[in-house]
Amino acid sequence: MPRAGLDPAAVVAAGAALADEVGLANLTMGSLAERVGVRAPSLYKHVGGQEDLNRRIAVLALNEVADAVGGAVQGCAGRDALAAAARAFRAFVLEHPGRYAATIGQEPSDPEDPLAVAGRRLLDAFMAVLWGYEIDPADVDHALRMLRSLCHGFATLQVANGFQWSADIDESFEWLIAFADRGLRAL
Amino acid sequence: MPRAGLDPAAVVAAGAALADEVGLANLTMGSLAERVGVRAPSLYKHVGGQEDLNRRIAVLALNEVADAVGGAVQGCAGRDALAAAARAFRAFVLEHPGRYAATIGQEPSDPEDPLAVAGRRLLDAFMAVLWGYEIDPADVDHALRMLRSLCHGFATLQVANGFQWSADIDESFEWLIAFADRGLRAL
DNA sequence: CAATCCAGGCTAATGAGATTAGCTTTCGGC
DNA sequence: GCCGAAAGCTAATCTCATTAGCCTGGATTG
Repeated sequence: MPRAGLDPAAVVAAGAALADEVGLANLTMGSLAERVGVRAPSLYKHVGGQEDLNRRIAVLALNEVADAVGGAVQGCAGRDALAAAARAFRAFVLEHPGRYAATIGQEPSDPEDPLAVAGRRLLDAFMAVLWGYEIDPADVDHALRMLRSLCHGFATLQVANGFQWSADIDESFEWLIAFADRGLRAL
Repeated sequence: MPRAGLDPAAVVAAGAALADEVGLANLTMGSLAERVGVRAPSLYKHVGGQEDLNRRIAVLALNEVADAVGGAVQGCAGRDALAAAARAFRAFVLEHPGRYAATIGQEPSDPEDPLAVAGRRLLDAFMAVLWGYEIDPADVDHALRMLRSLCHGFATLQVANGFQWSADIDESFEWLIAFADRGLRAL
């Protein structure tokens, strides 16, 4: 029996990719095992189980989305930065719905939990957007939560097909960016 | 064997209550059956299965949250209506996290699907908030999506413990209401 | 170079949960 | 009081996750 050459990172990456394809709810140990070319029990040599796998996918996704948002913000400021960050975030969620879904409902145990670290990285990326606005330090946390709620809410609703009716969704998103920009500049 | 006197509505209501208590992911046919005093297979006389149960819980939740938001808005306008609607929405999600979670990822098949009808009721309730503002008809759909994204995003992030750090969450929510109000008045 | 060890695979078995099949019993309407 | 449908039940099946325990290839070491 030839070795498959797996390691935890490879299993998690394959799991994330599969979740994006078939939906997180349809990611089973069996299908993932088949994907990576082993039998299901072998996966347990690399990850602790489904819950652990889910958690690791969440960490991967948070780091990736933090990279995407952080990278998009580079070299921009103000409204440009806001627009770049928001678009990068939404694009990530639309392209990787499965792995992003894995982040929902995960609670970090302690502040050193990789999940907490990754979450902080994403917040830092959004924080960089706020630097481009003149915001009272007392408002920064609230503004950050507002931005995160807007982006998360919009993207997850869209992925879930929560926007039924007519108006163009991309247009709504651009409108929403403009709305947030005006509000932040007015602070 | 005495009849339990069940019907679909009773099963769905019990399922929603149990989901709120133990989390949607831990709602099993077995635990629900025990809760209502029958064996698991008997539930299939009332609902089509787990997927159908989930869907019906989602419809119930959407109708309830629409009632809550719609009721809260009664007799208010402008900022008061916005605040009442947003608070009612968040309060519902925090009190009924399980049944609200059931709404996520449900796609209505056709416009007559009860799910679509319930979704429209919720939108109508939010729409009532917008009437209190002077909004260009071309912006209404976008504003509606913005409001829904904000409320949904904030509430789901809070339920999932997605807000880690210091600042007070209730305070952030009030800040967010004020932010949205200023933005809507400026349109 | 050979003995050893262990990481990484495997098969088999267990156990939870959803679902189906088919039987039985209650209950409303005649 | 009789009948049929509705509402329960038990038993059986299927899919998955997970555990136990075996096996081996290839690096490590003497």
